[in-house]
Amino acid sequence: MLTLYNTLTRRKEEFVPIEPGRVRMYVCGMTVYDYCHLGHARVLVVFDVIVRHLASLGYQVTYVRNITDVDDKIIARAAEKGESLRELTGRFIEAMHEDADALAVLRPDIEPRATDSMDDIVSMIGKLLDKGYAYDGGNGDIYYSVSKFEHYGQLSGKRIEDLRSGARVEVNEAKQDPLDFVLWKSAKHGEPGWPSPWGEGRPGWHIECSAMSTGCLGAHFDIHGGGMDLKFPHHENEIAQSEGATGQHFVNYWIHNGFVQVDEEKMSKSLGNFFTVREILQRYQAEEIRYFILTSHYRSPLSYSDDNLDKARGALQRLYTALRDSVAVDEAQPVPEYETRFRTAMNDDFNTPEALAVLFDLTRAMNRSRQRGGEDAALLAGTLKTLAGRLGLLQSDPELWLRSRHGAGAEGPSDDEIEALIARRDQAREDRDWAEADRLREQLTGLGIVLEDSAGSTRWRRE
RNA sequence: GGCUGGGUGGCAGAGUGGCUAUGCAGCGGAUUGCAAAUCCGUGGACCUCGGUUCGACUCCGGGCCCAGCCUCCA
Repeated sequence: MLTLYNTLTRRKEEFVPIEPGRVRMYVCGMTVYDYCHLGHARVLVVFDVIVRHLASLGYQVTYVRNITDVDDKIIARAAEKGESLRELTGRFIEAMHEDADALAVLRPDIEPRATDSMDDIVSMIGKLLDKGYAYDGGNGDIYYSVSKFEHYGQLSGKRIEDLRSGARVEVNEAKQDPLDFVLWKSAKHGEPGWPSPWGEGRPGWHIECSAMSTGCLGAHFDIHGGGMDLKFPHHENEIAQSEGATGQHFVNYWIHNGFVQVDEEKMSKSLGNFFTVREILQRYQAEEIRYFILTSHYRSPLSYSDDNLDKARGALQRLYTALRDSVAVDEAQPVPEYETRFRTAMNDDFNTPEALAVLFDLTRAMNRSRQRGGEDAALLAGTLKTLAGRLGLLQSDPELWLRSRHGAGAEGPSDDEIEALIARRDQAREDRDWAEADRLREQLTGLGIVLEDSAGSTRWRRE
């Protein structure tokens, strides 16, 4: 039985899909005006793992992750670069796909773009106007009237009175209430615009997601996810819009992932303390990043540091080393004991650290078995590969992985140069010239190569 | 000020009302020409003050501290 933490109720609940055997899930994706940073990577990986786990439980999952390809920042960036909106967003969508692919993130089933969803957006705003939830600000802008929606604040636990006294809201005389938010912004001169009954303009950020999710999954669906920072106001506003427009209950389960932190602070653009995925890929392998993300529970903070990435590397080395030394039975049915423990961990609100612990217990059992010449080492290796696969890990060839360079920007000797030095050392060892053999090994160590002598052969990997 | 979530061993990070997390690092041993890898063994923790309880790191309350949201943000 799958239980998950529902932000809406603030407790773990049993997951019951609306339609038996099917899951409809929507996640707020990126606003594409720059490269993905580690915070974006976390969302991609976390929900990818959730989708994989749901699929492993036998659910037929429809996963929608949107792309916001029009907003003020995008418009400003495009103007700055002298590019069209479509050119700029096209470039960064491609970059995002490259990063996601590198991180072994499976493509969502549907990836709607805001600019391709204008009909849905305009029609939803129209419904909100008809039903009295929205009003024309008199300047061509359409606003949502927060006080008209009686459940406003249910997701974030905020009350309208508290928000008013909080008073960090911009002053805008077109709004009837400072808490009201924009649904449609009229295009100022030179700004890109789309036609609507209220004139040329563009949608507000919140309405995009309401329209795209409802358009792809219907008025009522199972899971809606995104980063913690979207809980308020973005997701709160989505509920107000969608429920206002359709009159139906919007989403059953809300899932929010925690932040990536740097030095105890949220990694963010405004603080300037962010690292892009491609930047980190210069020094680390994508799988090391993915593993690092999964070492922490998705709702906990994840502290970024080279030290922690190094630890991820060490852990993966242990796993891949074990896999390398056993012949994995690829099509093996997982050993029930480990499969059950793994599934139980994942069923408990997607507890990936616990699931990883199962993988390490399994690895120890496998190494032990192999050392004793046990028959079940191959079966355990197959189990490891299968279970790790559900986390999107350990799918590379172990030998190649262990020998690969650490990141695209890494330097060092070529495989051929390494092999040549090892051949010389093997000769010295055969001649029992230990001094020469050790000298060559030290030379290789200096080049970042670790040797592993075994009966009759020498294996190597990059440290 | 209001609203979330959290404070666990050297580091990272799960979890449980009484019983080994796990990984990295440390220590002892096996193995090895020496290493590496691996295995065996081992030290080390639960912010603070009260309460509930036979028993609390785990439940409840106060305090202190940290992060986040209340403005664009994954």
